[in-house]
Amino acid sequence: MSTSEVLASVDIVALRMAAEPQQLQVLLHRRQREPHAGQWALPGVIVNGRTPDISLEGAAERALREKARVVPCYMEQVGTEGNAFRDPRGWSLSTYYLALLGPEQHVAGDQLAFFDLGSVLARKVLLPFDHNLLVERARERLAAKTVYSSLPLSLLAEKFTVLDALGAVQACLGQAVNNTSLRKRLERLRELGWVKDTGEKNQPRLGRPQQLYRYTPQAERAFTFDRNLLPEGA
Amino acid sequence: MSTSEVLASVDIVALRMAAEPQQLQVLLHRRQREPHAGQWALPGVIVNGRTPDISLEGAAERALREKARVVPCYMEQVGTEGNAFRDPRGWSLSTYYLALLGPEQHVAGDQLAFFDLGSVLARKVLLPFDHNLLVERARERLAAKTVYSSLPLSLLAEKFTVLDALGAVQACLGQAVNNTSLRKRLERLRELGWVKDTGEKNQPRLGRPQQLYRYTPQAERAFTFDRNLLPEGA
DNA sequence: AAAATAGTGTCTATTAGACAATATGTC
DNA sequence: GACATATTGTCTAATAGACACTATTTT
Repeated sequence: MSTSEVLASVDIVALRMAAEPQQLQVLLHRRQREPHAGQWALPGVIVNGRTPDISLEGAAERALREKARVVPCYMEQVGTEGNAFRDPRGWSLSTYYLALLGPEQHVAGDQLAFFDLGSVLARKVLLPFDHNLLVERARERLAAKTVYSSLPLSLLAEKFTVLDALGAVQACLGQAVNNTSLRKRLERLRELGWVKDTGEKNQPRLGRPQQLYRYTPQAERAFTFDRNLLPEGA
Repeated sequence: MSTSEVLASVDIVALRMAAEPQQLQVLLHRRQREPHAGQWALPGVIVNGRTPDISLEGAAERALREKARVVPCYMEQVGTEGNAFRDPRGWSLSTYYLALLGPEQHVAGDQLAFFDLGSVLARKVLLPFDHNLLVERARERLAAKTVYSSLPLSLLAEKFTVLDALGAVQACLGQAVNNTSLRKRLERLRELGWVKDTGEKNQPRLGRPQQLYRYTPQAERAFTFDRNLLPEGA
């Protein structure tokens, strides 16, 4: 019987940096169908033999394209949550992805919106199914990689300042980060060609102008440093 | 129609240390049913509404228990591979787990056996479906965590020597590791209570006796060091 | 000139890694 | 005693982090 089959879906935790204050936001979509129609939830699609996807990865890209019309700078699979009770329809699986968007990504219509990530993590915004959990797991993955990689730079605009980078790292980590340490990492990335100095400057309202950098990844995955930020109590 | 539904399964990449030489082995199971009946493959189970599992995690434990009758020291989900062509029956998903076994784990019968991991990775042993790929991914996960965590110690017997630990780390990494560095890590773990000195000694055929240690994890996950082994060309 | 902000230089602490020195056993 | 192996100690290199100092702009 078809009711004893599993329901498989792909859901996307797409994050963007808000400018002021520098905090992360998660992209949510208002559900069109039951269950939980009308509620804000992670954008996602069902995968089965009838859908046009040839792979999970493809389905994840389709979910972002069709539901949100945004293009991610980075995407990775975080995991799969599956059990008998997360969906009222029965046994279901959700393979969920972390996607990072540039800050200039816009969304159109009233069916799509960015929500403050902190509010979702604090359960001030309640999502259907186990989507709050999926968001939490994606954020954990991002924070884990932030301490040893260049991943947060994927959240930045094409041209960014050191403070932009610091803000992104801190938002991903949910914790303050040493300014000197971050500058040294950027310096290191510059030597390796992962970051380039645009030569241009940004003039803040007051004070010395800021140099503008560009992130130019040299590989599919982010650069891996061999030491972590924040060993523990910093 | 049921043919347009997805087929969901859980597969386990269970690894064990072989004693002589110190290399990793992967647990394989001879398939009972079509497709690929009779071939050696990863132990796994189908998940759907008819199976007794309440969650994916539960299904993974059942797979190890029913198919292999072994109890892992550690298990984590690595990811999910899903597409239209990995299984001849149609669109299918496999959520796969990395499991670490103690070296004393035995398997009974001729339907279960440990195979040299290197041979599977080198495709000298060809597995059905995309199981060679799953093994490769699980090994990548293990190697990645080995450079910054205490995870490989889960592969050791209850009492182990420094050289046992070194062998495990090298097997997980597929690369030689500095003896001094590993000793210092063990020393650090000892200070933190993650490793205890049993007081007993092991007398090799010749030379000074070796101290025997015990691994006593203080948390669900392995201990995380804040620097990596082998920054690159060591 | 004063204030504000950006960026640089210097010093310390930690730890991976190289290597020498010492300890403890067998033959 | 010779030899083999384990363990300890010493030194170097790299880098996170703390903090002082210098540079460049606006008012």
